[in-house]
Amino acid sequence: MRASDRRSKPMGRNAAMRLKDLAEHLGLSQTTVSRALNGYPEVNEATRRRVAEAANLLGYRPNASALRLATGRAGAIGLVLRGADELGPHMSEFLSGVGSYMASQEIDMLVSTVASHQEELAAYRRLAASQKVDAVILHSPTISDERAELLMDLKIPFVLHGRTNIGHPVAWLDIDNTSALERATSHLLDLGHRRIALLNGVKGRTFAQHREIGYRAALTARGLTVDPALVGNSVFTDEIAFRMAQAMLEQRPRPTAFLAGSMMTALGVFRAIRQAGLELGSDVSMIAHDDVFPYLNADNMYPTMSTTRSSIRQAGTRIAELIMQILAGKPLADVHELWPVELVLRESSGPAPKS
Amino acid sequence: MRASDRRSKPMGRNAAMRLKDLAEHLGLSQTTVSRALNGYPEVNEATRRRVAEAANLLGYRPNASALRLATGRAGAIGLVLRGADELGPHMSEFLSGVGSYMASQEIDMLVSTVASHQEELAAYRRLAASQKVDAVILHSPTISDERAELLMDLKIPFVLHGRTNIGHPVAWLDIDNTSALERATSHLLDLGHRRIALLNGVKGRTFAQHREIGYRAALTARGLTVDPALVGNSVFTDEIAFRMAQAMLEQRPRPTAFLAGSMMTALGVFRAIRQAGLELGSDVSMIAHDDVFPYLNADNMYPTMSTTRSSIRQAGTRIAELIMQILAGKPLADVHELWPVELVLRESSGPAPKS
DNA sequence: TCAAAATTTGAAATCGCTTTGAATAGCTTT
DNA sequence: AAAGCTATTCAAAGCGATTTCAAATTTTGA
Repeated sequence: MRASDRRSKPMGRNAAMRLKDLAEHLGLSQTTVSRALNGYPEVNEATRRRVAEAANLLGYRPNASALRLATGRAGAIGLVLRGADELGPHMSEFLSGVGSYMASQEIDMLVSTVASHQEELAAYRRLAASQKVDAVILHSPTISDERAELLMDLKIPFVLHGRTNIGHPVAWLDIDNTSALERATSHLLDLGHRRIALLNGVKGRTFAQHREIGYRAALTARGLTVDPALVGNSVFTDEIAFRMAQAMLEQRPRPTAFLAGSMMTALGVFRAIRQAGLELGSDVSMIAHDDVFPYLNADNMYPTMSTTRSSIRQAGTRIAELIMQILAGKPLADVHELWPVELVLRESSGPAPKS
Repeated sequence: MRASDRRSKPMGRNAAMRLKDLAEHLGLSQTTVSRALNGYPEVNEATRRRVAEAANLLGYRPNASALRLATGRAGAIGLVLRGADELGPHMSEFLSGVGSYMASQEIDMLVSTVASHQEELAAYRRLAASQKVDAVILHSPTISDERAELLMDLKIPFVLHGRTNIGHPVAWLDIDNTSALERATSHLLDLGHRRIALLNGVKGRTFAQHREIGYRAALTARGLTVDPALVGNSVFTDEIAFRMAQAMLEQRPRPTAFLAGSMMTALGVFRAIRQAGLELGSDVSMIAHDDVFPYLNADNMYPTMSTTRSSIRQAGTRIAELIMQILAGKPLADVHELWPVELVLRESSGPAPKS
């Protein structure tokens, strides 16, 4: 054992192979080995093959911290999730979409959870100061999102899942919530419904605003006005949806159709309808927004559920791609994607009952 | 601007403050500043205060990569999730449990997603070779889990969420699935049910085996035998559960009770029961396992759902604590926790119908 | 054939932190 | 007053990679 083989931290359990070890093993300098592995042109092809082979055989991989320190790139993107409303079932789908692309790029996902808005801001400051990530993904923005402003200040690149209105250009990907709700509402109007309830997301979120705009647009296009008693804003849980739907169904004349903000919401509304002794699809109609969960299929509900559908997993994958483009230097102003939303009609939306 | 202030990477967007900058600002050496911030005893109290104040004011945080390189600790734990069956709604709950503790310890969660078993093994090898994490959490193990063996070989500490049987001591936290199913089954038997169906998890997973053991134990204790046609194994989605339950309900005599492996499974079974024109709670009973989701409450279903309940989020938090204990040197053999499972009886489980 | 150019390699500096070993200053103690 | 402690501080050597700059070797061209 040569002196250079000795480690300064002898207790270290993981004696992973270092560049130095590999270089000595090959009788080459670290410089050459590093270059060979990183595809620099100035290294002999034969040498490169020899190095690649040895590295592969010995299972060498550069120490992530050293690499990051040397290159200044963190090789990771951050996701800060507010426990309360963001860590629902959508999130695991979204994560898996992001992850599937990031894995192919050898980029890590650094996930932190926070309990409040203040904690979330603090989390971003920490990420920035300790330089743990190259970029972050921001979710369910508010109309003028403070987090987005902060990230601009901190100079952390980010892609927004949704839209916001701040003074700078921002990269974003969003689904066309306005058009989705306008079409869904119009369809219900075509079926003769006149009292249509909207179970929307939390007030202040851009997507909720966009949905309401679409809803209003469809109604006013027919000369109808919005009844505030038929519009609810909240997080998407079955329980809250149940309560809101229950209260709305007690009104006279009662609503004959519901627009549910998520599949969880739909389950709650469904329960309220049944509990009121009504039948979904005939007495009351419903169109729900579906983020497409593999374990909860609108097509397999009973009755089958009409939906406005958009795969949140695909959005995740695409956002991951966009992040990489931004890190590669693409101007923020060029990164805007508005995805159309499918309207899938099934049994839960039928003609309005004769009153 | 002094020479030492110049950066070698002038394009770097994030000009975060370095230890050196802070030291110069204070007129101290890096050594002293580092010690002051890390709570070493050999630094004057007045100096420490001065340093702490300046660091706080200027928002200094050590560069994560440099710190990790210098200390050899990654400051992160890994979670490798197989997209297919692991990234369901339980996972976001579990994550949020782990995250809430890890945040308090300033430890990051490194999440990767993989598509197959082989990819998962490769992911662990990568994590080990590049030393990105100090430990990992392993999920839904099989009876003799290859991943656990690999992690032992790679010398990556880990805590198992579940149990497995390999040649080494392993740290684990699990819920008492056997006892949970034994009690649930016994309760149904007490209510007069004799044909009780079990919708279990994928064959090969330890938890599924444990559940089956509990189920069998309860039946044999009454001198009953297990009808294989009433036992199904699969991932927990509403659709598969629907199909299995539907098939089972076509048998004569039909099952009068179901044990559902998850809330998603319960939704599928529920649909099958209703579609068969039967009533949950009178014609057919059901007890489902509930991981406790904030957005899907058994107490708010209609009828309310009897469950075997155990908070997967709490399990996550506790596993995070256990990981820290292991990293602090606690012997693996001392880290075993078997959590009891609550049996919560509600409306979905009633007396067996007179045949 | 020999200088110039191109190719290929390596030594050493660097990234930003922790930590070892040495140095300084201020008090005790004899 | 000299010697011995303590309490503080600092310079410099790592950690394991990349990258600059220089050196060695081979190839080319006149």
